[in-house]
Amino acid sequence: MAMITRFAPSPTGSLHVGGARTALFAWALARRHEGTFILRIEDTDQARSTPEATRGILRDMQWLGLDWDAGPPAPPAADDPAYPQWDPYQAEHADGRASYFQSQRHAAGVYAEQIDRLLASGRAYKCFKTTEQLDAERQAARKQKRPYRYDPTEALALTAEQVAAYEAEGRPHAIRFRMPDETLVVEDDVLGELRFEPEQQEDFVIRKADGFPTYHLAVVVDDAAMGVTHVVRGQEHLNNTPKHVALQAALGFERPRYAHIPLIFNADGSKMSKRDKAKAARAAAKEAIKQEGHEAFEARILNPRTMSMYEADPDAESGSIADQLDDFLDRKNDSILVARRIADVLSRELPEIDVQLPEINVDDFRQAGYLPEVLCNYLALLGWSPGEDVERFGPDPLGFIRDRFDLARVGKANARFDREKLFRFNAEAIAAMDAARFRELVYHLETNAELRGLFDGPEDPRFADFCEAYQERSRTLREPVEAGRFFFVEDEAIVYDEKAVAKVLAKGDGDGFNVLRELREKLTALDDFTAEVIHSLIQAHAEATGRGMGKVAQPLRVAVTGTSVSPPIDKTLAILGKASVVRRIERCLTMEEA
RNA sequence: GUCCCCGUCGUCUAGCCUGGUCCAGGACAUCAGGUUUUCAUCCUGAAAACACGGGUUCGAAUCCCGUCGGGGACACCA
Repeated sequence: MAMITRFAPSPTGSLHVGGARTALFAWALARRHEGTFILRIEDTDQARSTPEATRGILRDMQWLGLDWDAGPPAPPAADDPAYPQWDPYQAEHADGRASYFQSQRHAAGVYAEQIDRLLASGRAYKCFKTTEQLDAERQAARKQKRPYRYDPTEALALTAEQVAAYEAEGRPHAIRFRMPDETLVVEDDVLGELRFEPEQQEDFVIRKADGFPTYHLAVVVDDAAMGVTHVVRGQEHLNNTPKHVALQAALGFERPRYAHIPLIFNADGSKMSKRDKAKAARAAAKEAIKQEGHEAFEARILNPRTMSMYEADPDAESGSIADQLDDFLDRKNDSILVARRIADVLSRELPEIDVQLPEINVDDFRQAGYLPEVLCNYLALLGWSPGEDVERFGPDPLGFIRDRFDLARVGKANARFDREKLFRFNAEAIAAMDAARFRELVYHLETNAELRGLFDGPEDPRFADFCEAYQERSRTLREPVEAGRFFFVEDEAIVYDEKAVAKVLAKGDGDGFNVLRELREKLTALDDFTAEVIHSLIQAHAEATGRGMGKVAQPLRVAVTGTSVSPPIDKTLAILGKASVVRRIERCLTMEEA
């Protein structure tokens, strides 16, 4: 049987490193077994899904090198002028049934069909309880400290006539699935045998009042329709598994194999998710309420004078802010805006609550100048190991993973994301890559836009010299631009670092300035302004004047760069060119009086 | 709170299934030296873990039980 895996993100934001790793594992599993890898967009949440997020996710997948055999069309290259307008939905099939967007599949009636079957067989029923009613029941249960479980008796007692009458009135309703009264056993490829007891299951919603299927129904229907044989997903879905296998059984679908992979956390231990931020903010709020009382706290949060940021946020959800805050504190929503608001208000008292911490997503690493293959290599190490102390997967990590990946070697414990290690791996990969590729990548990195105004292209000889100087000392593709900015600015615009000037030039009766004066003449007289010639000149001068190399190189470095850090001084001068070097030295010398 | 999952150096992990070869190996970080005109590299070395308590066994990181700790889920979100 051919293996079919899928990655099914919900387009409510950027692709997260945790999601990327799930995608990587699902991809690797399919590739390893010469199977099929599907990408499906789970956009049944009308309110939160956006086409921009979908486009971003597709782009991130593409950038990582995780190619999909079936799914939405690949977006155009990011620097293609068509990219910003490119609409993933427009480009999709006209035939909704063949679509890999759940919203389109829904429009084509794919889910309604299955829901009708469940209704007809009595495995599903209509429930007219409103969200408010359910919330009240939940709260009551919580007050009495007993666990809440949806009680189906009321809905089940409704006669066909009553249901018809309610519907005629236009009363909204959800459709719920009747969970079977039996223990469900699932053999998980990572965790082993899992047992789910019926007492802890409840009849869950499969169709929302807005007519859209819930995630549970859609996932089961689509996985079956697409022939998915192996579901690889995060452990946060573990408790959804009984729902899914019960649904599969009721619909007569074959049950796929499941592999629940461990979660990735931020290095400080906080989960990299909205929920975590919400949790932190909630804890902070609780603390504040304890101290100042609920009303005072609420008043501060809702203070209209300081609410502008909140209201200006385009993501602000509808509904009054006070209601949202209450819901938030009751753990009924995880609004990131509310969390942020709480953090802002409490920041002075509770600086450790850092809900502003940016989401750690794939896009951040691309923009920061990380290599996709390095990210894949590192991500694979979080929860999987090829064994034999192998950590660096060579020049083609994806190929390595494709050849070696095995669910049996996936760990069960959660992992923390270690930026330091990723950083180190990135540095090594940059050091090891060939010069032409380095030029190409640095030149075209989206965030290095300023380079493209300065040089004609990656093969511009001046740019090539610059890259040659920076490759071995760069750990990201951004570093050359950050560290080498002095190369591009006007000679008059060099900003001199006070500490560097004090330490290198002014110290020791201004001997650094002496060096500059001495060398200005010699450098001006130089015809062949190449690194080699400059090097021998400096060396000879150091020897002749009895100074160490540092005593000569550092003053020059400060004079031409403004700082005490640069590539080797001979190369630095050669790249800058004689005219610039002389001008900068002269300008620097005018500081001596000051 | 209820249910579920997990628990080897600070972090990621190898080893665990098939007990002895493990006074536990590797990597990142840390610390100490060294190379280098600065930076970034590079080299050498050090410190650093089987959560705890019971069992089983001649012998347990490895098997069993309990405790503690961490995490997840408990929505008409996915």
